[in-house]
Amino acid sequence: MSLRLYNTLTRRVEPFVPLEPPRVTLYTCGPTVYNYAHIGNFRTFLFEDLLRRHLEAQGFDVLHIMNLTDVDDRTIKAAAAAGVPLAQHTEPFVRAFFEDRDYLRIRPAHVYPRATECIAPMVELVSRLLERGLAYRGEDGVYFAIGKFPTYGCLSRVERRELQTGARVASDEYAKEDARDFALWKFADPTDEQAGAAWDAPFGRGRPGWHLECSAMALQEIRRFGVQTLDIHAGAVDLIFPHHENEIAQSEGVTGQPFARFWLHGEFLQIQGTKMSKRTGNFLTARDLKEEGVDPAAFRMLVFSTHYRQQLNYTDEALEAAAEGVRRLGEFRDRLVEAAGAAEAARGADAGGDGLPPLPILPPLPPVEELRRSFTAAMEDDLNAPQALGAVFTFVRAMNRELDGGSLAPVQRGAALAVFDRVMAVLDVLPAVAEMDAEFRAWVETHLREREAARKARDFARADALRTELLARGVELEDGPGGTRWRKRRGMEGGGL
RNA sequence: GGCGCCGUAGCCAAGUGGUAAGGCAGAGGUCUGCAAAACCUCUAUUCGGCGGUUCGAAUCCGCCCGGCGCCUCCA
Repeated sequence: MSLRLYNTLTRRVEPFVPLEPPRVTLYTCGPTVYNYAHIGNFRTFLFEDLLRRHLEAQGFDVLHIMNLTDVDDRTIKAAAAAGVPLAQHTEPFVRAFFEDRDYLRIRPAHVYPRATECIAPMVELVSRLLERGLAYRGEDGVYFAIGKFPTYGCLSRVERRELQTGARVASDEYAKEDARDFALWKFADPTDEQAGAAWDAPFGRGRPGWHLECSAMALQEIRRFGVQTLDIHAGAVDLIFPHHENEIAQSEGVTGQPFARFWLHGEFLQIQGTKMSKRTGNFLTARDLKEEGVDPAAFRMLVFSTHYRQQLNYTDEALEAAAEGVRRLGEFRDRLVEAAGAAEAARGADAGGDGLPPLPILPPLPPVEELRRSFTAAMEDDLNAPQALGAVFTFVRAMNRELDGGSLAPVQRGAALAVFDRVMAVLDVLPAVAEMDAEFRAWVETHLREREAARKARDFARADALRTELLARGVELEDGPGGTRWRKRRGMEGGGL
């Protein structure tokens, strides 16, 4: 069994084999930095994060490229309206994007090419297309002539596209030879100049069209390997047409090679059953979640609970359910660590490390072997994360049962922890550690000692009062045979007494 | 009008020809001073509806009902 992925190009699930194993070149369409990215954007980025992590867990050597669109109609308009240079407007949103990415535990791409820093390769691409007769100069820009590119439409399968009757045939398209042609380069207008969004080019001063940057940057980044074909190009479904279709035309028009071998598209996230819309206020940003104290692991869990090719309806109830699952996993791991000996297994240790499981003195536990097998099988089946999660929870219940029985040998517990951590390295859905200062910690310890004394004296009223007081500050207790364990609930302030 | 997706328990959600994973919520129980956590048991004779194909269908086909997306710069 090996990885199989749904390829939009063929509309089939196919075995994934990179061009030159173990290297995988992965290009994912990044954000347009005109505003804060919303949770729909992040659903897509999370799906890509899962893909990346799974590939790496399988031993692939991934080069992950994600572009930043820092020049387009919206960024220019906003910069011009604010009377500031383009870069000054976009920079805060770039920083915000990286912060949100880190908050959601999305692994950074290896490179983040920015459109404004890749003008030269874009100009080069347009020149080549003009030379080949695939592009032409119009009145307001350079256009790609799709009529000259016979395979146009192969990705979206809308060959000989019929324009919707009476719609979208805007009056400003007079400059095109064919209404379906798309802009490669837009000649500079006063607004562009004002925002500093204009560059000289042999075919006329202007700025790149949206689709151009992805082709130029992707080809530029993989040139180091001497190839002109990406292994995987991913994005959300709305990009299939026209964005990715146009990228194919631009790139293959120049290279004559397939632009990408696998095209992966994630479905939309919806809120309250409908598409997010800024107009109706029906949208959320990652920062909104952060401000509400949402554990990033809960959001990841929510996202991975639905297959990436299914629409996901975001609701508060679903997020709470996901948060409960996350809590359960964290609880389980804490138990396992305690049982396995806390020293070498502190939270956050590199879960992908090797050397485990150690000497098989005892036969491997069936649940451990089962998780190893079923998790991988689920993920290899077109990243079936919901099914993989099912395998994880089945493992958790079985292992909790073993832990309750108390008859596990240390080596078995270590093996269980190793496998569990390996799985978590892919999903990364363990609860965030609640932040608290030393003062708070001391306050908790004092109360715990006091409660312990009260319990010894069988003054349960006093003990329960202390427990209530602790709970009010988000501290939950668990009395066990080995003493009282406590845990800080996330999202409740844990300092400044 | 064209292309496409979806409808599985109170909620979320896998499963796409062989007799319904998993999570959340709920009920009862074990453990506990009481809790909490964990575990055990229970909770869809049934997969939007109606037909058809088949030894066998949630899974394939047809029709209908309901929801959603894309169709030029929106992840």
